[in-house]
Amino acid sequence: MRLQVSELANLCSVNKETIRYYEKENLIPEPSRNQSGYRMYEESTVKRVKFIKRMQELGFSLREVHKLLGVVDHDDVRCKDMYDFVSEKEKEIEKKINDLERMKDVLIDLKGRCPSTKDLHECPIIETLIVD
Amino acid sequence: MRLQVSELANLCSVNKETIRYYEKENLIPEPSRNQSGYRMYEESTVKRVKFIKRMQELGFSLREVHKLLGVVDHDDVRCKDMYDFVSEKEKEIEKKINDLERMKDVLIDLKGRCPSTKDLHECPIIETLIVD
DNA sequence: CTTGACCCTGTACCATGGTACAGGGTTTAT
DNA sequence: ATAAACCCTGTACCATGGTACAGGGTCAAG
Repeated sequence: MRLQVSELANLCSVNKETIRYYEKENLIPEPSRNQSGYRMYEESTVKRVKFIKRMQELGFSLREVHKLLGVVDHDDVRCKDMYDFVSEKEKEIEKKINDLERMKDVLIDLKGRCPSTKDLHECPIIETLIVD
Repeated sequence: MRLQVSELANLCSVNKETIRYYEKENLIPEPSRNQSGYRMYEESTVKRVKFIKRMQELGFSLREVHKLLGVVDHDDVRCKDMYDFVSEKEKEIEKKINDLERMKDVLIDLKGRCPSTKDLHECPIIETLIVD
């Protein structure tokens, strides 16, 4: 069972222009077309689009996601220097997890101080993330 | 000891236009001026700008950082609904940390498969993040 | 007393990641 | 056989978060 562009877009919670945009940017493969020239997608594209969206939310740019998808697509060009690329990203993620943990603790602290304006204002937000 | 705009920018690794931009967007308070009308910043602004940059890298928009800074600025308007705002953000961060952990594991797996093209191509990237 | 390195305001421009038509064809339901 | 609901391509436009002048003032060093 193949999907038309609107069906795909709905399943991925993006709109159809975004699907076309991803195609133009080579983030998803060119789909086959039916007799009328309509794009017909494989079901696997749903997961691929969701993956792209989530990676973006995690802080990867579309260019970076494209690079990483080189592995999925068995593309030797994009797989070149993959080790270095991945090592770099891994380090960034590590640091990010660390800071997000700290930020989470601040937010929990902050919540505990609400709604008392007085307590709230004493919450050390900046200091938790930035040290001298 | 007060800082001129370029000094502040250098200490924060941003450029001076960004500082002016943040001022326009009310992310940093209007600095005092010297006799020539030059902006003179308190040293505490360094940490504030660094905080803004890092929060952005962690996935917060400047509007969200602005809201959060309401606590630091003792601003009752921005502190309204702070509990709900923070609860929402906390949930997002939680999910993000989770997915980043998973992504980190994928990247480590991926690294271990390099440079063998054959092994590399078998790495399940999308599946680790997106389930049916 | 001028050259270089600062600063000012204002406005234009840029990249990223979309979003929204316009102008036209197809397909299904009535 | 015609309206509604799809699809197509192409191009314009949008928000966010800056970045880069232009045109002009200030100040310290030689």
